[in-house]
Amino acid sequence: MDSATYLAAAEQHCSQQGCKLTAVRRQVLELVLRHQGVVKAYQILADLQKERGLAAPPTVYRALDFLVEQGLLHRVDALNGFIVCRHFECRHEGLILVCETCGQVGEVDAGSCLAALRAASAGMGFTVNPQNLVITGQCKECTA
Amino acid sequence: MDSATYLAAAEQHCSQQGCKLTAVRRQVLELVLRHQGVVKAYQILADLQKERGLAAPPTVYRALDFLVEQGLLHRVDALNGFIVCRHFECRHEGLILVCETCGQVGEVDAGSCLAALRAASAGMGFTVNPQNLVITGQCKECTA
DNA sequence: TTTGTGATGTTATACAGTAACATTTGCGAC
DNA sequence: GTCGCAAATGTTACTGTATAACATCACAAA
Repeated sequence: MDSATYLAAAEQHCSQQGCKLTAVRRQVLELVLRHQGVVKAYQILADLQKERGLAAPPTVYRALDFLVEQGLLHRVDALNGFIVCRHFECRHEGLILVCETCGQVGEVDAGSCLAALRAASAGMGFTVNPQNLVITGQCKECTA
Repeated sequence: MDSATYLAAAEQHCSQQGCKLTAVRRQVLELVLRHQGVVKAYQILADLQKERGLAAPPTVYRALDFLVEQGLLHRVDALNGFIVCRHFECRHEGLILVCETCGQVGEVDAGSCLAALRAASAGMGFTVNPQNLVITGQCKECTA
């Protein structure tokens, strides 16, 4: 799926949720798309300033928060960064793997494992936040 | 295990690893122990300043980094905080659950599930960082 | 005693995130 | 149209988190 298609799908997704992918939000999403892997808020801020001259942190954070809420982005706590979610429609059960060293992103289907984890956690009265199932470690290149 | 016992065990653990639980490091560990659940670096900094008058961020961060390296603490990325690891000897396979709202900490034995996750990730050439298996979500009280 | 190494102190600064309030924009009611 | 509301965005200033870079200290081996 190329960026244009993705953005169109994202726009449709938002309106289905009863909210709008406004110009700023769309632009921020585009900027995140342009990078591979993890991007930082202040990187996006710098990019945004190049494109539209002025922009302050709240502008970027508001857009990022919105996009995360809509499931279009994931936050990667370990890196204070954000990555694009390429299948926001399907409430995916795949785990996202992020390399702490290079920021490269992979994804592994771990539905059954996750179900077990959720069950175990639920037994302790604990609800796992499905948005936060981003696991960090080292990718092949960075391990070597 | 009370704090004194824990600290003694921690000291022994460090010397077995060929490094030292110095005064500052020990004091920081004590301060973390005194809180339940997650503590922030700047909270520890404030505590430390109360006890010894002067201390700057690097002092605290260096001690915390050391303690995390030694497996005595876990970092909780989602909260920019730290929690005590009470069984640093056994390379535990338990998942640590942290409530994003109140900082309460639980633990669930998820060895089999984790093994599956590691196997799946390894298939993609990705090494999961065992120190980072801290999952965030909502605890029973905060869900209600 | 010298010298090297690891730990700590110190200053300054970079990076991350948010509070609070002003302003604009889109849109339905009238 | 224009009034008034609500949502989004702009703006300023600040708080919180973390680290770079360099100085100093303490201790042990040569």
